Amino acid sequence: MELNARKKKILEVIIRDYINTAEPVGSRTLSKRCNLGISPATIRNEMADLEDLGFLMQPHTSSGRIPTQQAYRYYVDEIMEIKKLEKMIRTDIHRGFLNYTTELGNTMDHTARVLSQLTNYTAVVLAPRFTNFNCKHVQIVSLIKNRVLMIVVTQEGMAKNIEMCLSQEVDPLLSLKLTNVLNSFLKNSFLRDMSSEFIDQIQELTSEETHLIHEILPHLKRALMEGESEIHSMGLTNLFNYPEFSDVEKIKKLVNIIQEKQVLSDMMVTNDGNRVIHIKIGSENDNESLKDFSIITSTYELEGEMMGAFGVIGPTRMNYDNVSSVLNYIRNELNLHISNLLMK
Amino acid sequence: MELNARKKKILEVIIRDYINTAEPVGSRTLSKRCNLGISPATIRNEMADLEDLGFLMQPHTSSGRIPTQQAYRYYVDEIMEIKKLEKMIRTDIHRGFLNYTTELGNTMDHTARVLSQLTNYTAVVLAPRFTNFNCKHVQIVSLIKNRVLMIVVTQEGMAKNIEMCLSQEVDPLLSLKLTNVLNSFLKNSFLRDMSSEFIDQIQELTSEETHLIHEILPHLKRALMEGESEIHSMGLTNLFNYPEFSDVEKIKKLVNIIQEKQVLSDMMVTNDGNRVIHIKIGSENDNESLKDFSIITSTYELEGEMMGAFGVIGPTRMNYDNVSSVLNYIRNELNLHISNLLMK
DNA sequence: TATTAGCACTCACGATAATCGAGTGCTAAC
DNA sequence: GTTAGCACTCGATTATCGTGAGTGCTAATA
Repeated sequence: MELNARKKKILEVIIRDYINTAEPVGSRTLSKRCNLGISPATIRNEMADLEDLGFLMQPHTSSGRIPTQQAYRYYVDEIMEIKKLEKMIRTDIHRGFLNYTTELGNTMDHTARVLSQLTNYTAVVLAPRFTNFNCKHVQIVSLIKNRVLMIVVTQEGMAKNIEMCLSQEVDPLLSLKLTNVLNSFLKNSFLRDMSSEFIDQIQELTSEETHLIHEILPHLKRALMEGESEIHSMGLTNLFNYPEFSDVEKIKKLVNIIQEKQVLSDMMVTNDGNRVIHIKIGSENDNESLKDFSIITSTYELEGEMMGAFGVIGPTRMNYDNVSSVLNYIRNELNLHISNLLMK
Repeated sequence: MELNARKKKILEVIIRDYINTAEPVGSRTLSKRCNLGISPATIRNEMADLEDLGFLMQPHTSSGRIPTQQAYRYYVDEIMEIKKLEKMIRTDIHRGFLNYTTELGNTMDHTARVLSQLTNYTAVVLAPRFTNFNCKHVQIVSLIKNRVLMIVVTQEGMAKNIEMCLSQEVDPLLSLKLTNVLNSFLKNSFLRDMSSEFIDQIQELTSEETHLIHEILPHLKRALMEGESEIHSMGLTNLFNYPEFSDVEKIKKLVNIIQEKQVLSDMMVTNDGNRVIHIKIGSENDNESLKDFSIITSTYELEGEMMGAFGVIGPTRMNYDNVSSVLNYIRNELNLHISNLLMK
C-alpha cells in the first residue's frame, strides 16, 4: 500500500497525537499541530480518504478519527525509525546491570523492572530455555527416603535442580552410581535431544539401576519442559493508568494473561523471520484474549544460540518508537551481561 | 461488650445478609428474613441502638445499615462457629493433594489454587522457611570460571540451591574441599544460627580456602533470607468480581499488595497468640494499604516446627465461616501431606 | 483541478431537573 | 415494650437541553 507524502505525513501526525493523548484527532487541531499550511477542510478530505483506505476510523459520526490497527502496522513498517537511546539513559541502564552479577534469576528480575520503568508498560522476561544448551554434567543427590535431587549443569554454567520421588530408597552410594551412569550418557549432549534408549545398551547395570534411570529420565524431561515457561513480569499496574484500561473487565483480562504463564511463554517465542524486534499489534496476536494489546518482544542469546525472550505488553496505542529503542538497547546489554556472567 | 439475645440475632442476620449481597440491609427486608416475629419498627429501634454501640453504620441517612469492622470482629469472636467441611468437599481436597507428590513447590501452587477456588478470594501461600530447620549437608558444585552452586539439604529432605560468584576460579578438587569444610561445620546446625566464626578455628585451611569460605557464607545467608519471602498466590482476579473492587484504584492497590512479596510475607507471619486460624479485619492489619481488606491465615508445620503460612485475602465483607472451615481443613491436609513427603 | 470558506448537521458529554422508592426517625396508640 | 402511621431524606435513574468539537457537502477561489 502506497500513500503520497502528504497523506503519510497526516497519518503520522494523527498516530503520534493519538498515542500521546488517547483522544480522537480532529481536522482543526491537526491543522494547527502539523504546519503543512493546509486548511482543516483539505485535511478533512485527506482524512476521509485515509478512512476509506482503512487507516482511520471514527468512534462515532461526529468525532475525530483514531488510527486502526492497519495504521499502526503501516506506521511501524513504513514510518517510524528506531532511534538510539539518549546517552544518559544508556549509561543508566548499563550501570544498573552491573549490580546484578550473581545470578541469572536476579538478572531477569532486574531486566523486567528496567523495561517496565523505561516504557511505562508491563514487562515480561522469559527465563533461559535449558533445552537449547549442552549438558556439562548432572548429579544425583539423595535427599531422604526415596526422594532425590538431580542437578543439571550446562556447558555455559547454568544450573537447574529437579526434585523427584523414586520407587525406592536411594543411598549415597547408589546415587553416586546413578550420577556416573547418567553423566556418561548425558554429558555433552543437547538437552533437547535427550532420549532414554541408551540405557538398555549398558551391560553392567543391575536391573534395579536400569529401572531407576528409567524413572529419572521422564522427570528430567518434564522439569526441563516446565522450566521453559518460567517467567518474570513487572509493572502490571502501569497499564491500569491508561484510559483504555479504566474498565475492570479489560483489567481482568490483562491480569489473567500475565498469570497464564504458558500462553505468555508461547506468545513470546513465536518469532517472525529474523528481525531483532518483533511487533505484534492487536489481532495479529494468535491468542484471542490478546487482541486488545500490542506486544513487542526481542530475544537474548548466548554465542548465537537463543536463550530466552523479553518484551513489553501495552495498549495497541503504544509508543512503538520508544519501546523499540529500549528493547534494542536492553537486548545488547543483556547479551553482553549474560556472556560476561556465563562464559569462560 | 455484651449484647442481649435479640440484638445479637439481629446483628448476625445483618452481617450474614450483607456478606452475601453487599447491599445495605433495611428493617423491612430484615423483618422478613429473620422470623423473629417482630415488626420493622422494633427492628429499627434495635438497629439504632446497635449503631450507637458502634456495630452498624449508614452509608447515608436514608439507607439501610452495613456492619462496621467492630461488628465483624464481634461476629468472628462471639457468633460464628467453624463448621466441618462437607464430606464431599473434604474427599475432593484430599484426593487433589495426592496428585502433587513430587515437589514442595508444586504442593504450594496446588494449595493456593485449591484455596482460591474454594473460597473465591485470593489465596497466598508462603513457601517453607528454611531457617527453621536443621542442615543435613551442603555441597559445592563448580559451574564455570568463578561461579559455583551451593546446595543445602535439610534433615527433612528440603533442598535449595544458591548460585554465587566468587573471587577466583573453583576447580572440582577445590569445590570438594570446600564442601567438606562447610559440611563439617554446618551439618546438624540450625540454619538460622549459622555463624562464620568457626572458620578461623580450623588450622589445616590454606588462606585461599579460608578466604573463599568467608565469601560463601554471606551469600548463603542472603539467599536463605530472600527465600523467606517466596510466595505463591492464586485467584487474584477472583476479587475483581466483588462490587467493592469495581474501582480501578482499589484494584491497583490490591495488585500492588500481592506483588509486594515482602509485605505479604511479613503480614502472613505475624501470629496472634496460639490460635490456629488468624483473622485480621480491615485496619487490624498493620499495613496501611491493607485496611480495606480482611486476611485470614494459618500455618503449616513439620514435627511441631512452623514451616510456613497460607491464607486468603478478601474484602472485609468476607465469608468468615466458610474461609475458616476451609483453612482449618487445608491446614490438616497440608501438614499430613508434607510430613508424608518429607519425613522418614 | 486542487484548495478552501461557509454552513447545516451530528452526537457525546455535562449540567439540571423530575421522579421514584427503599429506608429512616418520630409520635401516638395499643 | 411494641407497632402502625406518616412525613422526610437522599441516592439512583431517567429525561431534557445546551454546548462544542467535529463532520460532510457545496460553491467559490487560486
